[in-house]
Amino acid sequence: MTMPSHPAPRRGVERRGLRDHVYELILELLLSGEVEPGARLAIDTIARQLDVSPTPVREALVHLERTGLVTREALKGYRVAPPLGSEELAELFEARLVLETAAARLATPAGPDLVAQLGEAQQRHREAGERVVEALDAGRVDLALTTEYFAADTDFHAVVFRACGNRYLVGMSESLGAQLHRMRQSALRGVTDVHEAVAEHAAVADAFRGLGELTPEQAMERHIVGVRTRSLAQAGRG
Amino acid sequence: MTMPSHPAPRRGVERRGLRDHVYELILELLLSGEVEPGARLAIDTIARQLDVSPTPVREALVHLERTGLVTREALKGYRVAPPLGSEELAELFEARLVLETAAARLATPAGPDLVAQLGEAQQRHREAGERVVEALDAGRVDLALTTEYFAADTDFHAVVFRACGNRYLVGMSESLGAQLHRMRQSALRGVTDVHEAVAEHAAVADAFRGLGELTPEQAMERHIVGVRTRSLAQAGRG
DNA sequence: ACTGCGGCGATCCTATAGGAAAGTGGATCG
DNA sequence: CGATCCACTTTCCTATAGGATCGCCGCAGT
Repeated sequence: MTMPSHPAPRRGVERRGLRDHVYELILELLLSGEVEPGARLAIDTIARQLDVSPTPVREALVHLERTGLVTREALKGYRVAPPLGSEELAELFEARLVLETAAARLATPAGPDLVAQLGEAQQRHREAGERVVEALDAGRVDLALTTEYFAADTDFHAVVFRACGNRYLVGMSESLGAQLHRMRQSALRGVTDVHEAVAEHAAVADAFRGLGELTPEQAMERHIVGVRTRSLAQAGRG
Repeated sequence: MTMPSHPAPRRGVERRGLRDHVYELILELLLSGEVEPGARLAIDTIARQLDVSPTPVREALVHLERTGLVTREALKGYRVAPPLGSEELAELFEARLVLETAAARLATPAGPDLVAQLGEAQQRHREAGERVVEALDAGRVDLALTTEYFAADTDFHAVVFRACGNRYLVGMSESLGAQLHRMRQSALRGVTDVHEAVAEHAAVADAFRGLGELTPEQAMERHIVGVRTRSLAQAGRG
């Protein structure tokens, strides 16, 4: 039953840092929402599916364990993390409020680069939002468009974080970003606050340009609070 | 040269969750400062030293990689993370200021439990500080006392974080804690601000009790700013 | 009929072996 | 004498095999 004949010509992945590649694949699998929370993540199974040995899979899972996307029970294996409860949701928004306002405050005053990048990110977010609304008016919920919209939103906030010049805050933001993405999976049936979100992003961008009466921190605070309010309201209706 | 006769009676560790045990051992090794930054962390060398196979060592290193305590270069191996530069130091204090003030704000108003725990933590910190000063006056720098003092300080802040009721902020604090510990290793030659730190902790505790004119957030802000100022001044003198 | 228990399958966990890439030293040629 | 090339060593990286553990199903006993 030993078949050592195969020299394993690496057909699944092309010989470029296996562990990181496996990590990205599993991460993509998790973020795509194709696996339900609580589902088992068998090491050997994944290894066979990706045509690699269990070792890099194991390392990738260890990596993912620290992100909170998967949970590990000793001698029982890995599982997809359970969905966020109401308490975790509230804490997530609270933490995000702290980080985002701090990043906006530290990125003030904005230089020309930040203004430019913010404008581009805002425009992409607005256009993606228009396409989502357009599809929504046509009666269909396009998953690809929704994903693109969320990505544009994430990019907008990432611009602010990069501009704040603090690598630790950036890291924390990315750490929360995974949880945020997980939350969005739960309420992916449709985006209902495109108009408000786009308007609030515009307010943030304007504040960074020196327009309006609000500081960037205040504008960002209103945005995050608005997102929280609308999300909780939608969750309550669901 | 192969000695497979031994059934490997697990002499180094006693058969209880190898990977986590290895992780704690390496973490302790790193935090103890016995290894210099930039030093190589050879996988099989560590495996032989701990009398385990390379696999759990590898997993522990992956775990540590996400904490920022070790760095990995593809196909080159792991190394102890280089010491924090001045920019990283400034960003670390900035991030800590954000987190600590937010935690203090969220923990306000304080319940009886928080007041009690804070009082105990403050007392331990003060006593540890007194012992450090006492030893310092005697002309010796006791490493154990200094470590205990730092641990008491960390505990004091951990009380506030646990009381803020936000698991994500707690996680971020712990993440920064590793970097903070690393920074303290660099300036471990002596603690010079015991008096100020104890006084500021007392001010924070008093603010949580409703005494004084400052809010807990303001008191915590003054404390962190004070720590930053004194640390940078000491680094400048060094 | 219900509960305790022992075998069985699946999976995780650890160990060992072999192939590949990077660093190092010496030898050779200009 | 210096630079370059080559071979060697070390180490990482991946693959495979074996031991240990957990959950489950059937069975006996009360």
